Amino acid sequence: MEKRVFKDKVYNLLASLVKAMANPHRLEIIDLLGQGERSVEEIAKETNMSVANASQHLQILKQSNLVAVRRESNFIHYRLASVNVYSSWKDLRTIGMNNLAEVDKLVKDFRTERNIIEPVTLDQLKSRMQSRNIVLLDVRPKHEFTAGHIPGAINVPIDDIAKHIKEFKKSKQYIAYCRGSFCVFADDAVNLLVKKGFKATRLEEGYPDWKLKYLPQAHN
Amino acid sequence: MEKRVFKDKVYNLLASLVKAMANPHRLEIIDLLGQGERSVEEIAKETNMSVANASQHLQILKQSNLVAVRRESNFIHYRLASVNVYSSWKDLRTIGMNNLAEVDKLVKDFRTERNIIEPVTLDQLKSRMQSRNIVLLDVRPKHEFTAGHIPGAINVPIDDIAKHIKEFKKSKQYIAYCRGSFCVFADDAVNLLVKKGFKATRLEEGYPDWKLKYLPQAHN
DNA sequence: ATAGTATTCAATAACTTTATTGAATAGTTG
DNA sequence: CAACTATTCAATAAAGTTATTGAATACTAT
Repeated sequence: MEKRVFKDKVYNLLASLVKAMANPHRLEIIDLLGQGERSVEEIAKETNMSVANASQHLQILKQSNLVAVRRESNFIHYRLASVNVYSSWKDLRTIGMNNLAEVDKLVKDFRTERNIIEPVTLDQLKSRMQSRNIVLLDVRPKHEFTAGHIPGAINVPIDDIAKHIKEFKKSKQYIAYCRGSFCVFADDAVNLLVKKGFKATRLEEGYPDWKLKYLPQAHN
Repeated sequence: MEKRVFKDKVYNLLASLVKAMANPHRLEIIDLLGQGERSVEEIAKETNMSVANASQHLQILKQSNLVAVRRESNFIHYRLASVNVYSSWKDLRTIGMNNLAEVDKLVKDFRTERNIIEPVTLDQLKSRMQSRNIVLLDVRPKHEFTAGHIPGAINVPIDDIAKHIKEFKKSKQYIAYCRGSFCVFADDAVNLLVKKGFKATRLEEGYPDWKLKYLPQAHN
């Protein structure tokens, strides 16, 4: 095969892969599936899409082998095809935060509205956790916590926080985390706690990022 | 700002970044700029595009802050805006090679035609280089070699190999590398050497990949 | 078999992306 | 300042992507 024909074919194939990711809904789906597998209906609901539309986007992701499927009775469960997919998404997210001033501003403004001043990064978390004073809060739904969480975290789902507010202590420093940088459960949790007079901030990243960094053997 | 509005904006911005990469020509440009900066004309020539078309694609990359520019007299030199850009491209390339059977087959077939049986990976290179018997060949143009190369490599540009064929030794094992996985200089070099009866294969990756892996401090 | 459910498919209209062309711009050199 | 060069811009037609709608599939449970 001639050199130029080869290159054209390779770059076309790889561009088709990148195109499969190049859509806001599909990025949100990838981000969500970083949590674990989900049915089409769940995906549609979480991302505020119609089922038909979500299904169409899932077909596109499937065609490029970015996601894999499993059937269980009527339900079809989608999952990321490999950790590489999440790690690419993480990389693209990082470029976005670093190179696109608009993204940085948008995220900062959104968090400022919610009284989040200095998010803790994953890199800083380990040393912070040495202190007896720190409480790591996983504010995701219970079943996501059960499926996997950062060691040492306690689970208080965002919808239950108000109920449990009496159990929180003013002397502690709370760090909340959830699904990822763009998941707002942690932002809402911090906002509530700070308004009630507790010391709280969020983790910059979410559980899938922790998993990617510290459990790299988990190939799914 | 409302939660859903925030998410829509974030994912839209990030999708616009991914869209900027989602084109075969633009991926080829990113791959090429992994070598170092290039003028529009050079980029157009290397990628077999018209200058106007290359310029248009460069504008798109620039709008998303994937590339940066420097003017020098009449010439405008483009370069990658950060190492993150190359590392994202590397990640996407990896997904492509792993998840898209077509890419894998295309690359394998192309190399088989050129007598390349078992490419050496970057991970394997270090231990191989211990042997006195291995010669690492950088077959890129001289000025690219001068700008940076893998330690221990000798530079024999692909166009000069035939001239220097008498200096090669049948007793040695040659490993050729060039700009990257899809650069064909190394493939052509190996093909020539094997046909002349020498022991040769290529490095799977290229210089930018080596640099990313072993000189991560080089932030440009 | 029948009814029911989750998902996918097909058709369509609105919108976006692309390569090509030729003109316009912004710098340089004589 | 005039001629030149590298690059960018603008307009256009062709091709690709998107959300929506309603129908079709494929499996389950009765």
